[in-house]
Amino acid sequence: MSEDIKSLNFIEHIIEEDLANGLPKDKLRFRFPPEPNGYLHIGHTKAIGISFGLGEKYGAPVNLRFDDTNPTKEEQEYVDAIKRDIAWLGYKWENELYSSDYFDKLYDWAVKMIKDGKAYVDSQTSEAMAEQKGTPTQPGTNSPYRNRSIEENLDLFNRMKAGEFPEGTHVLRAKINMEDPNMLMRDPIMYRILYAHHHRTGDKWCIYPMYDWTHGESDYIEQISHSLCSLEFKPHRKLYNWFRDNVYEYSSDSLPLPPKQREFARLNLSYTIMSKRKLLRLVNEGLVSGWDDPRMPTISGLRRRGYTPNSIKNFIEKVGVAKRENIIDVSLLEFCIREDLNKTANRVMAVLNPLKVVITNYPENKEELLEAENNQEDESAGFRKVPFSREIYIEKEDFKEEANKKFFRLKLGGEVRLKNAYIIRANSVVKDDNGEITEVHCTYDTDTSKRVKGTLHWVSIKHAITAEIREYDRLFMHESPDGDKEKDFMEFLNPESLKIKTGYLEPSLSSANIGDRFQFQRLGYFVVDQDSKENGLVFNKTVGLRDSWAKQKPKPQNNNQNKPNQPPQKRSAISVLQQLGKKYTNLPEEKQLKAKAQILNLAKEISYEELEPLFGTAVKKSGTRIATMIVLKELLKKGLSRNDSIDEFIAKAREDKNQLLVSEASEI
RNA sequence: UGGCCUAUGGUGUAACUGGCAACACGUCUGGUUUUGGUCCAGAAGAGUCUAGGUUCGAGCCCUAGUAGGCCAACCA
Repeated sequence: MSEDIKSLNFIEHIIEEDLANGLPKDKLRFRFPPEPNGYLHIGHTKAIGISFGLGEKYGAPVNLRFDDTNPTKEEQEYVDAIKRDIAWLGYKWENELYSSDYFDKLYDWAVKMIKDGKAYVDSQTSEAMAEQKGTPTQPGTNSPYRNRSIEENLDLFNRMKAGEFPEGTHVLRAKINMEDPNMLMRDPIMYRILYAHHHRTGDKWCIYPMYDWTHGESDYIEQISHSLCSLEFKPHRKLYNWFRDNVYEYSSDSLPLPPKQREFARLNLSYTIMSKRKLLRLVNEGLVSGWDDPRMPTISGLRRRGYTPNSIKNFIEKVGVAKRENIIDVSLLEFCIREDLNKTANRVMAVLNPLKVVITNYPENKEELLEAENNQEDESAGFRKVPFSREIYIEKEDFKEEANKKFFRLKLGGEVRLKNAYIIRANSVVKDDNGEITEVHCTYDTDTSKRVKGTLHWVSIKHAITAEIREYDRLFMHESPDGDKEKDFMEFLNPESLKIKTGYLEPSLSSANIGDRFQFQRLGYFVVDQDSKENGLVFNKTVGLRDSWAKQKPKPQNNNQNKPNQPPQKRSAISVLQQLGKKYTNLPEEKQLKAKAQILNLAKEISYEELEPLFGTAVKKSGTRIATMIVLKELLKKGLSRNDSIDEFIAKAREDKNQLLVSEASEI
């Protein structure tokens, strides 16, 4: 067994600690509690991965519980979609549960709390209650109904349930503390009247419990050991515990385990949004084709885009779990899907931007079937045949009449290899009236053993099949579209997030089925979309291949974020000095001597003007100060005259705690 | 004019109190290659927000400050 000491995240540390403190392992139990009011997105995947991942790690059950306490927003469609997505990711839940299953139990507990004087019916307007609630900086004030008699509260609550009052007339509130600095503790509402049809309980209820009351007690009923949620619920923890501890008094015999809530930072992805409300707006306003539009960050969108469950799970694994706000770069997600597809997707040839090539020395009616390897990363993938003929398509970008030698594709007079086929040489071009190249005339050579720099993909025109190709770009042009408080996220929509074109594909693709994934060689990964018809394939581009050629091309452009990365050779002496100083005090003696020698050497190239700013180095950074001191000594030796700054620097160094620094300074 | 949370390379996450702060993505070099992909080798980039304190020794503990986030829905 390998003893790989994989570092734990903070939640795993908590669990390990609980286990060490006597919590039996078989009491571990987790849950994923979505509200069925929208589709799951990549952000939820983190929560799913954490709870289900913990379940797998500890062999503990994980419930799927729908927090369905607001019938005005929740629908069966969402329940179905959520189940489909979690199952697709490959997770298995122990029980499919609903908070609405607990409405009776919750009601009984609420009655008990009224009887114990811990809850009361308030009959004010929501405005009045909001006013009494205070603000984060000001305490609230008590409701005039706060001290109703238990009998009256019981009677009113009962009649609320019986449907005797219109919506908004009464609520049940917990009696806690209107002056608590945590606003959630200021007599939170437990029940409100709602005449709405519930997707599960139908019209049985007209009072519905609120989140805080329901959620924690659902955890308790299910005997969840660790209730994990995102950071914004941190302030709710105090209330979670208050409800839990009160109810525990009623039921500790049958429900011995009080759950505990812990919070982690949610996932944010650059160039997209994670709010269900905002995603719903994109759907409703028709800016995307639906929740499963391949541009959407929803699980169903990613699935349709061609992402694999594996890639998404790996992504979540790499992203980690902590408590600070974060924005993960989409490039990490793209890395994960490339990594997965590179191993599994068969290679094929497709031309998306065709340029006709005529091979003039290839007989008019000749056709050949050439052998092509399906996937060099997977030996079991086998081979297939691709047809070759006199007229083929290559990509427009793969030909230039003239180009420098960094361009190792096809140019006039130059040779290039056709993938799986021959080597061709471009001899001439045919242009239309606008000067656009319409054909390239080449000759081919059957000696394929030659070394040529470039290899192009191609497709025989006569044999090609066409397909609709949908290429996607990021949906938003802003790194954090909903991070701008001034502007609406819709303003950042990328008008070019979808491009549709016709592709010419090798004929083997005619048998492709919906959901099949391929690598179009040199282009990227593509998946057959569900919109495909009997003889009309539709492909979605999942992600492009890494393209180091594309990176070279844009010359004057951006290269913004990346700091001016100095070429390693040209580093200035002063910066090398700083680097050496940085580590100086940490080095073992031997290496320290070596570093000192280097510093002495560098001193020859450093001017006083460069050095002086380093006098201001923080006290703490003694290494840099030592290095500075050493150079200073050299400069003084060479005749630099002393001034006030120098004297001050030396004096301060002599008083330092660091003996090394003191001794260097004393030598002056 | 409150409470709670957070602060480590460009990004994300590590680091049992102690050997030159690790890993991944990204970036850059070079090599291999019938994909400018993959793969292989290597490099740059962090004094752990700041200032103090405790300690022989602090990224980790303490204090103060700074910055960011969250909290006033009969939403979850």
